[in-house]
Amino acid sequence: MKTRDKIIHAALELFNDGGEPNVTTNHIAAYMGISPGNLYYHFRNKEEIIHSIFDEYAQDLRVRFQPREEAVLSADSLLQYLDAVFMLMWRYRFFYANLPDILSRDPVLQHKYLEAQENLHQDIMVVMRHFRSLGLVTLNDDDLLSLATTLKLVATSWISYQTAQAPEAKITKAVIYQGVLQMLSVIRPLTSMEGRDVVLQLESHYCDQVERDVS
Amino acid sequence: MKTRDKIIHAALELFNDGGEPNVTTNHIAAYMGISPGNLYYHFRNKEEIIHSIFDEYAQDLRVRFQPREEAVLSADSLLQYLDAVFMLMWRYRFFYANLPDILSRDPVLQHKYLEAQENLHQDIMVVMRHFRSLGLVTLNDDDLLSLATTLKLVATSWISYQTAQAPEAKITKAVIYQGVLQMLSVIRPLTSMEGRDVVLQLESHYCDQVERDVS
DNA sequence: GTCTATACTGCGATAGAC
DNA sequence: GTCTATCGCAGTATAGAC
Repeated sequence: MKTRDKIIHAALELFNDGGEPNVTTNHIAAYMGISPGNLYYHFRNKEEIIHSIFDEYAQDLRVRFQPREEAVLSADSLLQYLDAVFMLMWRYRFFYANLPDILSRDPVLQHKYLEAQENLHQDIMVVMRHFRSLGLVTLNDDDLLSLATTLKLVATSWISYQTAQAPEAKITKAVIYQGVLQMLSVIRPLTSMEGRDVVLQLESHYCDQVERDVS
Repeated sequence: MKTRDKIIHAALELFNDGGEPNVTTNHIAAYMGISPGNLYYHFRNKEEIIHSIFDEYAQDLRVRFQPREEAVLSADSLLQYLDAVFMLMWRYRFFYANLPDILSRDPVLQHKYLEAQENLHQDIMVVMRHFRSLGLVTLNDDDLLSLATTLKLVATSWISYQTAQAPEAKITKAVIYQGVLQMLSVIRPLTSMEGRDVVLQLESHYCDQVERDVS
Protein backbone atom coordinates (compact mmCIF):
# COMPACT_ATOMS: atom_id res chain seq x y z
CA MET A 1 0.00 0.00 0.00
CA LYS A 2 1.13 3.53 -0.79
CA THR A 3 2.28 5.67 2.13
CA ARG A 4 -0.45 8.14 1.36
CA ASP A 5 -3.10 5.49 1.84
CA LYS A 6 -1.40 4.18 4.94
CA ILE A 7 -1.59 7.67 6.40
CA ILE A 8 -5.29 7.89 5.67
CA HIS A 9 -5.96 4.59 7.34
CA ALA A 10 -3.74 5.27 10.34
CA ALA A 11 -5.46 8.61 10.79
CA LEU A 12 -8.91 7.03 10.56
CA GLU A 13 -7.94 4.48 13.16
CA LEU A 14 -6.51 7.04 15.56
CA PHE A 15 -9.39 9.46 15.04
CA ASN A 16 -11.93 6.74 15.77
CA ASP A 17 -10.01 5.67 18.80
CA GLY A 18 -9.06 8.93 20.40
CA GLY A 19 -11.28 11.57 18.86
CA GLU A 20 -10.14 13.76 16.02
CA PRO A 21 -9.38 16.88 18.10
CA ASN A 22 -6.99 14.89 20.30
CA VAL A 23 -4.99 13.42 17.44
CA THR A 24 -2.26 15.60 15.95
CA THR A 25 -0.25 15.12 12.80
CA ASN A 26 2.69 14.23 15.02
CA HIS A 27 0.68 11.48 16.67
CA ILE A 28 -0.22 10.02 13.32
CA ALA A 29 3.37 10.07 12.13
CA ALA A 30 4.70 8.59 15.38
CA TYR A 31 2.05 5.87 15.33
CA MET A 32 3.10 4.89 11.83
CA GLY A 33 6.78 5.13 12.58
CA ILE A 34 7.38 7.80 9.97
CA SER A 35 8.55 11.36 10.38
CA PRO A 36 6.26 14.43 10.54
CA GLY A 37 8.09 15.75 7.50
CA ASN A 38 7.21 12.69 5.55
CA LEU A 39 3.57 13.04 6.45
CA TYR A 40 3.64 16.61 5.18
CA TYR A 41 5.22 15.43 1.97
CA HIS A 42 2.03 13.50 1.26
CA PHE A 43 -0.51 15.97 2.67
CA ARG A 44 -0.44 19.74 2.74
CA ASN A 45 -2.04 19.73 6.18
CA LYS A 46 -4.29 17.93 8.61
CA GLU A 47 -7.44 19.24 6.93
CA GLU A 48 -6.46 17.53 3.72
CA ILE A 49 -6.25 14.20 5.51
CA ILE A 50 -9.73 14.67 6.92
CA HIS A 51 -11.00 15.63 3.48
CA SER A 52 -9.60 12.45 2.02
CA ILE A 53 -11.34 10.40 4.68
CA PHE A 54 -14.55 12.28 4.14
CA ASP A 55 -14.43 11.70 0.40
CA GLU A 56 -14.19 7.95 0.95
CA TYR A 57 -17.05 8.17 3.40
CA ALA A 58 -19.30 10.24 1.15
CA GLN A 59 -18.80 7.88 -1.75
CA ASP A 60 -19.55 4.84 0.37
CA LEU A 61 -22.61 6.53 1.81
CA ARG A 62 -23.89 7.44 -1.58
CA VAL A 63 -23.53 3.94 -2.93
CA ARG A 64 -24.91 2.10 0.07
CA PHE A 65 -27.83 4.41 0.67
CA GLN A 66 -28.95 4.27 -2.93
CA PRO A 67 -32.55 3.08 -2.59
CA ARG A 68 -32.79 -0.40 -4.02
CA GLU A 69 -36.21 -1.74 -4.90
CA GLU A 70 -35.60 -5.08 -3.30
CA ALA A 71 -34.44 -3.54 -0.03
CA VAL A 72 -37.93 -2.39 0.75
CA LEU A 73 -39.73 -5.52 -0.26
CA SER A 74 -38.77 -7.93 2.48
CA ALA A 75 -37.68 -7.60 6.07
CA ASP A 76 -34.62 -9.59 5.19
CA SER A 77 -33.31 -7.37 2.43
CA LEU A 78 -34.25 -4.29 4.40
CA LEU A 79 -31.99 -5.66 7.07
CA GLN A 80 -29.08 -5.93 4.66
CA TYR A 81 -29.68 -2.32 3.80
CA LEU A 82 -29.73 -1.14 7.42
CA ASP A 83 -26.66 -3.20 8.22
CA ALA A 84 -24.67 -1.68 5.41
CA VAL A 85 -25.59 1.81 6.46
CA PHE A 86 -24.75 1.30 10.09
CA MET A 87 -21.48 -0.39 9.39
CA LEU A 88 -20.62 2.78 7.55
CA MET A 89 -21.44 4.78 10.66
CA TRP A 90 -19.20 2.46 12.61
CA ARG A 91 -16.32 2.73 10.20
CA TYR A 92 -16.33 6.53 10.27
CA ARG A 93 -17.55 6.97 13.82
CA PHE A 94 -15.02 9.66 14.74
CA PHE A 95 -16.82 11.90 12.37
CA TYR A 96 -20.19 11.49 14.09
CA ALA A 97 -18.57 12.04 17.47
CA ASN A 98 -17.45 15.60 16.66
CA LEU A 99 -19.42 16.76 13.70
CA PRO A 100 -20.18 20.39 14.64
CA ASP A 101 -16.61 20.96 15.66
CA ILE A 102 -15.02 19.49 12.59
CA LEU A 103 -17.37 21.29 10.23
CA SER A 104 -17.08 24.68 11.91
CA ARG A 105 -13.33 24.69 11.32
CA ASP A 106 -13.58 23.91 7.62
CA PRO A 107 -16.04 25.62 5.26
CA VAL A 108 -15.09 23.45 2.29
CA LEU A 109 -15.83 20.29 4.20
CA GLN A 110 -19.01 21.87 5.47
CA HIS A 111 -20.09 22.35 1.90
CA LYS A 112 -19.29 18.77 0.95
CA TYR A 113 -21.21 17.62 3.99
CA LEU A 114 -24.30 19.57 3.06
CA GLU A 115 -24.27 18.08 -0.42
CA ALA A 116 -24.05 14.60 1.02
CA GLN A 117 -26.88 15.39 3.43
CA GLU A 118 -29.08 16.69 0.64
CA ASN A 119 -28.54 13.47 -1.23
CA LEU A 120 -29.21 11.38 1.81
CA HIS A 121 -32.41 13.23 2.51
CA GLN A 122 -33.74 12.52 -0.97
CA ASP A 123 -32.90 8.85 -0.63
CA ILE A 124 -34.55 8.57 2.77
CA MET A 125 -37.70 10.20 1.48
CA VAL A 126 -37.84 7.78 -1.44
CA VAL A 127 -37.51 4.79 0.86
CA MET A 128 -40.12 6.13 3.27
CA ARG A 129 -42.62 6.93 0.54
CA HIS A 130 -42.09 3.46 -0.73
CA PHE A 131 -42.94 2.10 2.71
CA ARG A 132 -46.06 4.17 2.72
CA SER A 133 -47.16 3.03 -0.71
CA LEU A 134 -46.76 -0.55 0.48
CA GLY A 135 -49.05 0.24 3.39
CA LEU A 136 -46.42 -0.41 6.04
CA VAL A 137 -46.83 3.02 7.58
CA THR A 138 -49.76 5.41 7.49
CA LEU A 139 -48.60 9.00 7.46
CA ASN A 140 -49.37 12.24 5.68
CA ASP A 141 -46.60 14.23 4.01
CA ASP A 142 -45.91 16.43 7.03
CA ASP A 143 -45.62 13.46 9.35
CA LEU A 144 -43.34 11.74 6.90
CA LEU A 145 -41.03 14.75 6.94
CA SER A 146 -41.03 14.95 10.73
CA LEU A 147 -40.20 11.29 10.92
CA ALA A 148 -37.34 11.68 8.47
CA THR A 149 -35.94 14.53 10.56
CA THR A 150 -36.19 12.56 13.78
CA LEU A 151 -34.52 9.53 12.23
CA LYS A 152 -31.68 11.56 10.76
CA LEU A 153 -31.22 13.30 14.07
CA VAL A 154 -31.10 10.04 16.01
CA ALA A 155 -28.68 8.54 13.50
CA THR A 156 -26.27 11.45 13.38
CA SER A 157 -26.42 12.26 17.10
CA TRP A 158 -26.52 8.82 18.63
CA ILE A 159 -22.80 8.36 19.06
CA SER A 160 -22.13 11.76 20.57
CA TYR A 161 -25.19 11.40 22.78
CA GLN A 162 -23.90 8.11 24.08
CA THR A 163 -20.37 9.34 24.68
CA ALA A 164 -21.79 12.27 26.64
CA GLN A 165 -23.93 9.94 28.76
CA ALA A 166 -21.30 7.24 29.27
CA PRO A 167 -17.92 8.78 28.57
CA GLU A 168 -15.68 6.06 29.90
CA ALA A 169 -17.31 3.44 27.68
CA LYS A 170 -15.67 2.98 24.30
CA ILE A 171 -17.88 3.14 21.25
CA THR A 172 -18.55 -0.46 20.35
CA LYS A 173 -20.67 -2.02 17.66
CA ALA A 174 -23.23 -2.75 20.37
CA VAL A 175 -23.63 0.99 20.84
CA ILE A 176 -24.35 1.39 17.15
CA TYR A 177 -26.90 -1.40 17.20
CA GLN A 178 -28.64 0.21 20.13
CA GLY A 179 -28.92 3.28 17.95
CA VAL A 180 -30.69 1.26 15.29
CA LEU A 181 -33.03 -0.07 17.96
CA GLN A 182 -33.75 3.44 19.11
CA MET A 183 -34.68 4.40 15.56
CA LEU A 184 -36.91 1.37 15.23
CA SER A 185 -38.67 2.33 18.47
CA VAL A 186 -39.48 5.68 16.88
CA ILE A 187 -40.90 4.01 13.80
CA ARG A 188 -42.87 1.26 15.52
CA PRO A 189 -45.81 3.35 16.75
CA LEU A 190 -46.33 4.64 13.22
CA THR A 191 -46.64 1.30 11.48
CA SER A 192 -49.64 -0.63 10.25
CA MET A 193 -50.22 -4.25 11.27
CA GLU A 194 -47.98 -5.57 8.50
CA GLY A 195 -45.40 -2.88 9.13
CA ARG A 196 -45.27 -3.77 12.79
CA ASP A 197 -44.29 -7.33 11.98
CA VAL A 198 -41.36 -6.12 9.94
CA VAL A 199 -40.22 -3.77 12.68
CA LEU A 200 -40.51 -6.46 15.35
CA GLN A 201 -38.47 -8.82 13.22
CA LEU A 202 -35.77 -6.19 12.79
CA GLU A 203 -35.83 -5.35 16.50
CA SER A 204 -35.29 -8.94 17.52
CA HIS A 205 -32.42 -9.23 15.07
CA TYR A 206 -30.63 -6.18 16.42
CA CYS A 207 -31.31 -7.24 20.00
CA ASP A 208 -29.42 -10.44 19.22
CA GLN A 209 -26.60 -8.42 17.70
CA VAL A 210 -26.30 -6.31 20.85
CA GLU A 211 -26.22 -9.45 23.01
CA ARG A 212 -23.60 -11.05 20.84
CA ASP A 213 -21.41 -7.99 20.82
CA VAL A 214 -21.56 -7.42 24.57
CA SER A 215 -20.54 -10.97 25.41
CA MET B 1 -21.19 43.55 40.11
CA LYS B 2 -17.98 41.81 41.20
CA THR B 3 -15.32 41.32 38.54
CA ARG B 4 -15.58 37.58 39.03
CA ASP B 5 -19.25 37.62 38.11
CA LYS B 6 -18.62 39.96 35.20
CA ILE B 7 -16.10 37.46 33.85
CA ILE B 8 -18.62 34.65 34.10
CA HIS B 9 -21.22 36.61 32.22
CA ALA B 10 -18.85 37.91 29.58
CA ALA B 11 -17.62 34.37 29.01
CA LEU B 12 -21.17 33.04 28.71
CA GLU B 13 -21.99 35.71 26.17
CA LEU B 14 -18.89 35.08 24.08
CA PHE B 15 -19.24 31.30 24.29
CA ASN B 16 -22.84 31.47 23.12
CA ASP B 17 -21.91 33.80 20.35
CA GLY B 18 -18.73 32.29 19.00
CA GLY B 19 -18.59 28.74 20.31
CA GLU B 20 -16.58 27.81 23.38
CA PRO B 21 -13.58 26.31 21.54
CA ASN B 22 -13.06 29.55 19.60
CA VAL B 23 -13.08 31.80 22.66
CA THR B 24 -9.81 32.08 24.56
CA THR B 25 -9.12 33.61 27.95
CA ASN B 26 -7.44 36.47 26.13
CA HIS B 27 -10.60 37.11 24.12
CA ILE B 28 -12.65 37.26 27.27
CA ALA B 29 -10.26 39.68 28.93
CA ALA B 30 -10.00 41.89 25.84
CA TYR B 31 -13.78 41.93 25.43
CA MET B 32 -14.19 43.12 29.01
CA GLY B 33 -11.35 45.60 28.80
CA ILE B 34 -9.33 43.94 31.55
CA SER B 35 -5.92 42.26 31.39
CA PRO B 36 -5.36 38.53 31.05
CA GLY B 37 -3.47 38.64 34.33
CA ASN B 38 -6.48 40.05 36.06
CA LEU B 39 -8.68 37.29 34.69
CA TYR B 40 -6.26 34.75 36.07
CA TYR B 41 -6.36 36.45 39.42
CA HIS B 42 -10.04 35.54 39.64
CA PHE B 43 -9.91 32.10 37.99
CA ARG B 44 -7.18 29.51 38.06
CA ASN B 45 -7.90 28.63 34.43
CA LYS B 46 -10.47 28.48 31.67
CA GLU B 47 -11.92 25.23 32.97
CA GLU B 48 -12.82 26.90 36.21
CA ILE B 49 -14.83 29.52 34.34
CA ILE B 50 -16.74 26.84 32.49
CA HIS B 51 -17.36 25.02 35.77
CA SER B 52 -18.83 28.15 37.28
CA ILE B 53 -21.17 28.56 34.34
CA PHE B 54 -22.14 24.92 34.50
CA ASP B 55 -22.93 25.17 38.21
CA GLU B 56 -25.34 28.01 37.54
CA TYR B 57 -26.88 25.99 34.73
CA ALA B 58 -27.25 22.81 36.76
CA GLN B 59 -28.93 24.64 39.59
CA ASP B 60 -31.36 26.39 37.24
CA LEU B 61 -32.08 23.11 35.49
CA ARG B 62 -32.77 21.35 38.74
CA VAL B 63 -35.17 24.00 39.96
CA ARG B 64 -37.06 24.49 36.71
CA PHE B 65 -37.36 20.84 35.84
CA GLN B 66 -38.71 19.95 39.25
CA PRO B 67 -42.00 18.24 38.37
CA ARG B 68 -44.83 20.42 39.57
CA GLU B 69 -48.24 18.88 39.94
CA GLU B 70 -50.02 21.75 38.25
CA ALA B 71 -47.67 21.68 35.25
CA VAL B 72 -49.19 18.45 34.09
CA LEU B 73 -52.78 19.28 34.71
CA SER B 74 -53.50 21.83 32.01
CA ALA B 75 -52.05 22.59 28.61
CA ASP B 76 -51.48 26.12 29.77
CA SER B 77 -49.35 25.34 32.79
CA LEU B 78 -47.55 22.62 30.88
CA LEU B 79 -46.62 25.33 28.46
CA GLN B 80 -45.12 27.45 31.21
CA TYR B 81 -43.06 24.45 32.17
CA LEU B 82 -41.80 23.81 28.64
CA ASP B 83 -41.04 27.49 28.16
CA ALA B 84 -38.95 27.66 31.29
CA VAL B 85 -36.96 24.63 30.28
CA PHE B 86 -36.27 25.82 26.78
CA MET B 87 -35.29 29.27 27.82
CA LEU B 88 -32.68 27.53 29.90
CA MET B 89 -31.44 25.76 26.78
CA TRP B 90 -31.28 29.10 25.07
CA ARG B 91 -29.40 30.80 27.88
CA TYR B 92 -26.71 28.12 27.94
CA ARG B 93 -26.80 27.16 24.29
CA PHE B 94 -23.01 27.14 23.82
CA PHE B 95 -22.97 24.13 26.04
CA TYR B 96 -25.37 22.15 23.88
CA ALA B 97 -23.45 23.12 20.76
CA ASN B 98 -20.23 21.38 21.86
CA LEU B 99 -21.15 18.97 24.59
CA PRO B 100 -18.98 15.95 23.71
CA ASP B 101 -15.95 18.12 23.18
CA ILE B 102 -16.29 20.09 26.38
CA LEU B 103 -16.93 17.01 28.46
CA SER B 104 -14.12 14.94 26.98
CA ARG B 105 -11.59 17.54 28.06
CA ASP B 106 -12.77 17.67 31.66
CA PRO B 107 -13.55 14.58 33.75
CA VAL B 108 -14.78 16.59 36.71
CA LEU B 109 -17.32 18.41 34.59
CA GLN B 110 -18.26 15.12 33.00
CA HIS B 111 -19.10 13.80 36.40
CA LYS B 112 -21.20 16.81 37.32
CA TYR B 113 -22.99 16.46 34.01
CA LEU B 114 -23.85 12.83 34.64
CA GLU B 115 -25.30 13.70 38.03
CA ALA B 116 -27.44 16.38 36.47
CA GLN B 117 -28.57 13.96 33.76
CA GLU B 118 -29.50 11.31 36.30
CA ASN B 119 -31.64 13.86 38.07
CA LEU B 120 -33.22 15.03 34.87
CA HIS B 121 -34.04 11.50 33.85
CA GLN B 122 -35.89 10.85 37.10
CA ASP B 123 -37.88 14.04 36.69
CA ILE B 124 -38.80 13.26 33.11
CA MET B 125 -39.98 9.81 34.04
CA VAL B 126 -42.16 11.23 36.80
CA VAL B 127 -43.77 13.69 34.40
CA MET B 128 -44.33 11.04 31.75
CA ARG B 129 -45.82 8.54 34.17
CA HIS B 130 -48.09 11.29 35.33
CA PHE B 131 -49.22 11.83 31.74
CA ARG B 132 -49.91 8.17 31.43
CA SER B 133 -51.91 7.99 34.64
CA LEU B 134 -54.02 10.85 33.32
CA GLY B 135 -54.67 8.83 30.19
CA LEU B 136 -52.98 11.31 27.85
CA VAL B 137 -50.63 8.69 26.44
CA THR B 138 -51.00 4.93 26.30
CA LEU B 139 -47.63 3.22 26.66
CA ASN B 140 -46.09 0.32 28.50
CA ASP B 141 -42.96 0.82 30.61
CA ASP B 142 -40.54 -0.06 27.82
CA ASP B 143 -42.15 2.33 25.39
CA LEU B 144 -42.10 5.04 28.02
CA LEU B 145 -38.37 4.58 28.44
CA SER B 146 -37.75 4.65 24.69
CA LEU B 147 -39.76 7.81 24.41
CA ALA B 148 -37.80 9.43 27.22
CA THR B 149 -34.54 8.54 25.48
CA THR B 150 -35.70 9.92 22.16
CA LEU B 151 -36.91 13.15 23.76
CA LYS B 152 -33.69 13.66 25.68
CA LEU B 153 -31.72 12.94 22.55
CA VAL B 154 -33.68 15.43 20.48
CA ALA B 155 -33.41 18.06 23.20
CA THR B 156 -29.68 17.73 23.78
CA SER B 157 -28.73 17.27 20.13
CA TRP B 158 -31.06 19.69 18.42
CA ILE B 159 -28.74 22.69 18.43
CA SER B 160 -25.68 20.87 17.20
CA TYR B 161 -27.76 19.04 14.59
CA GLN B 162 -29.05 22.34 13.30
CA THR B 163 -25.66 24.01 13.22
CA ALA B 164 -24.30 21.07 11.26
CA GLN B 165 -27.16 21.32 8.76
CA ALA B 166 -27.17 25.09 8.46
CA PRO B 167 -23.83 26.35 9.69
CA GLU B 168 -24.05 29.94 8.53
CA ALA B 169 -27.31 30.50 10.41
CA LYS B 170 -26.96 31.82 13.94
CA ILE B 171 -28.77 29.96 16.69
CA THR B 172 -31.91 31.97 17.30
CA LYS B 173 -34.83 31.40 19.60
CA ALA B 174 -36.76 30.23 16.55
CA VAL B 175 -34.32 27.35 16.21
CA ILE B 176 -35.00 26.36 19.81
CA TYR B 177 -38.74 26.51 19.27
CA GLN B 178 -38.44 24.30 16.22
CA GLY B 179 -36.72 21.82 18.49
CA VAL B 180 -39.74 21.84 20.80
CA LEU B 181 -41.96 21.26 17.79
CA GLN B 182 -39.82 18.34 16.73
CA MET B 183 -40.22 16.80 20.16
CA LEU B 184 -43.96 17.34 20.05
CA SER B 185 -44.10 15.59 16.68
CA VAL B 186 -42.48 12.58 18.32
CA ILE B 187 -45.03 12.58 21.11
CA ARG B 188 -48.14 13.19 19.01
CA PRO B 189 -48.53 9.70 17.52
CA LEU B 190 -48.42 8.23 21.03
CA THR B 191 -51.24 10.27 22.54
CA SER B 192 -54.83 9.41 23.27
CA MET B 193 -57.68 11.60 21.99
CA GLU B 194 -57.41 13.96 24.96
CA GLY B 195 -53.64 13.92 24.79
CA ARG B 196 -53.71 14.86 21.14
CA ASP B 197 -55.68 18.01 21.89
CA VAL B 198 -53.05 19.12 24.35
CA VAL B 199 -50.22 18.45 21.90
CA LEU B 200 -52.00 20.27 19.08
CA GLN B 201 -52.55 23.27 21.34
CA LEU B 202 -48.87 23.32 22.24
CA GLU B 203 -47.84 22.90 18.62
CA SER B 204 -49.89 25.86 17.47
CA HIS B 205 -48.41 27.95 20.27
CA TYR B 206 -44.84 27.16 19.32
CA CYS B 207 -45.60 27.64 15.64
CA ASP B 208 -46.67 31.17 16.50
CA GLN B 209 -43.46 31.67 18.46
CA VAL B 210 -41.37 30.59 15.49
CA GLU B 211 -43.28 32.96 13.22
CA ARG B 212 -42.88 35.84 15.63
CA ASP B 213 -39.19 35.21 16.08
CA VAL B 214 -38.42 34.96 12.38
CA SER B 215 -40.14 38.22 11.50
C1' DG C 1 -7.31 44.06 42.32
C1' DT C 2 -5.28 45.28 38.37
C1' DC C 3 -1.61 45.92 35.14
C1' DT C 4 2.50 44.74 31.86
C1' DA C 5 5.57 41.62 30.38
C1' DT C 6 6.93 37.28 29.59
C1' DA C 7 7.71 32.18 30.08
C1' DC C 8 5.99 27.78 28.61
C1' DT C 9 3.73 24.49 25.80
C1' DG C 10 2.18 21.88 21.95
C1' DC C 11 0.84 21.82 17.50
C1' DG C 12 1.11 22.88 12.57
C1' DA C 13 4.14 23.38 9.14
C1' DT C 14 8.66 24.05 6.45
C1' DA C 15 13.74 23.78 4.98
C1' DG C 16 17.19 21.27 3.43
C1' DA C 17 20.18 17.08 3.70
C1' DC C 18 20.16 12.29 2.19
C1' DG D 1 10.27 9.53 -0.48
C1' DT D 2 12.04 9.98 3.78
C1' DC D 3 14.57 11.99 7.51
C1' DT D 4 16.22 15.57 11.11
C1' DA D 5 15.95 19.91 12.74
C1' DT D 6 13.62 23.80 13.56
C1' DC D 7 10.53 27.89 13.05
C1' DG D 8 6.25 30.37 14.08
C1' DC D 9 2.24 30.81 16.24
C1' DA D 10 -1.58 30.82 19.39
C1' DG D 11 -3.19 29.87 23.69
C1' DT D 12 -2.44 29.11 28.72
C1' DA D 13 -0.63 30.62 32.62
C1' DT D 14 2.66 33.14 35.91
C1' DA D 15 5.86 36.84 37.97
C1' DG D 16 6.31 40.96 39.82
C1' DA D 17 5.41 46.02 39.76
C1' DC D 18 1.81 49.34 41.04
